[in-house]
Amino acid sequence: MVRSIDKTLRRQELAEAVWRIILREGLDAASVRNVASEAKLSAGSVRHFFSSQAELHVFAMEALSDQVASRIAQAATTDDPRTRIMAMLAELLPVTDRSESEFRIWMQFVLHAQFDVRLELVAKATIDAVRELLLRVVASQRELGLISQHSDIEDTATELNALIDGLMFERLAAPHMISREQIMAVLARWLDSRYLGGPHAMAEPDPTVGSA
Amino acid sequence: MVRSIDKTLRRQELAEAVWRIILREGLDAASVRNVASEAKLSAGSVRHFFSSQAELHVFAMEALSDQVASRIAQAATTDDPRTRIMAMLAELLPVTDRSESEFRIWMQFVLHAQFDVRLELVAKATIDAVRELLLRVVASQRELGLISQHSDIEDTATELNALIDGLMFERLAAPHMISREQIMAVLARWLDSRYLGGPHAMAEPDPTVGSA
DNA sequence: ACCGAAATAGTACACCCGTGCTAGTTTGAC
DNA sequence: GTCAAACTAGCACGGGTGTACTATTTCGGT
Repeated sequence: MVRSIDKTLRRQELAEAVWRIILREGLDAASVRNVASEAKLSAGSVRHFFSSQAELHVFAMEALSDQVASRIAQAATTDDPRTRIMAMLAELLPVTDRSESEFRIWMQFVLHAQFDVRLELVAKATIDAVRELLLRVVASQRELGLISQHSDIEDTATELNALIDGLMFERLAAPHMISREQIMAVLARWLDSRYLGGPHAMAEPDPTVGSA
Repeated sequence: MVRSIDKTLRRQELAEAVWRIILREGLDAASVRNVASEAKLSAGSVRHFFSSQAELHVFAMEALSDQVASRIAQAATTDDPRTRIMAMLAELLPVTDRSESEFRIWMQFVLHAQFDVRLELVAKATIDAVRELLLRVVASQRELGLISQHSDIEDTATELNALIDGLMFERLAAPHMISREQIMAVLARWLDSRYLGGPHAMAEPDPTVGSA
């Protein structure tokens, strides 16, 4: 069955059509007819790949979550610990045209998840995954001695998570207030403030803890 | 004209009807007919107080912004500096049933502001006002010696703003992940870490760099 | 070449929408 | 009491919506 390959392909195409419409006009505008038109298909044809509008939206949200996740996994392969953490965190923030679009769409989905149980499930799973990721990042950084041994991992991860979500939200809701460069600067500054020996510890690593 | 008092009263009632619907079903559900029904009025009657749906939504958003602003002004009258700052920041976070509802509604408005120039104006004005408030708070705290003299006011306010927005967003999008108590705890912890000689510096003083 | 399944299009139905309009009702000033 | 203004209700129009349903076209396996 070669056709079944087409099927998943079409579903992906339709998901991307949903994304484009959300980006342009919001999720409310992602009606079956609009999505069909965006994907150059008929409304009846969309129904052939998704048995309901809700299913289409859930699929589009999951596909977006998967896409971001795969990019984080990509960033996690970086060798240098300091570069790696910044690369991973950068994937969690809208600092490029692409990721800014992705998070803009994601925000719409998350907000609608308040009123749709199925979307809520996707949101919860993704948010929990990010939380786990940050916990691992913080724990790993502490093991490397790049973060104080006295700071609680849970608390630190919670604060980092809030900071990241806040930067994302602000960049999307009030782009005039914070630039992409500032986002990374705030993040870097926060990391430095958590390092042993304060901001200068990076430039001149403490020899006693150094290569733990 | 006694009637004009009724007019503003009805407009406020309609705004609150919009709020209740947004809370329950989202902004999309805040149609003229639904709002009229929620306020126990006819759709034609709503048209008498608001010449269009857009005007109704804008008014409801402004009314919400005003309501939160007045509560912050109330909190600003607290005497003790440390109590005052926590009271004011608490008004910027969803830590009570009331404020959680308000921010839930607010978030819907802000997200829709991406596609509506008039809502965008309200959002921008409010967000800028919060930014100014935080700048004044940070500056005031530094004058009192409660925050390090070496930290940049702008940077510190930016980080605090992001932290607050992140905590708000997380509490609304993923209430299972962070409790109201945790929100205040994270905030207090952040403030402490910025204090001269605060708990953070006490727990692990660095003799080489210290409080340079 | 043929057949059947997959894919696509198109139509129809019942519903909700914003808004313009008109008619009726209330109410306060004189 | 009268009257005009404020208020309220209701209808009608054109349009968009989800979805069920029925053709029609496409195309790979045989």
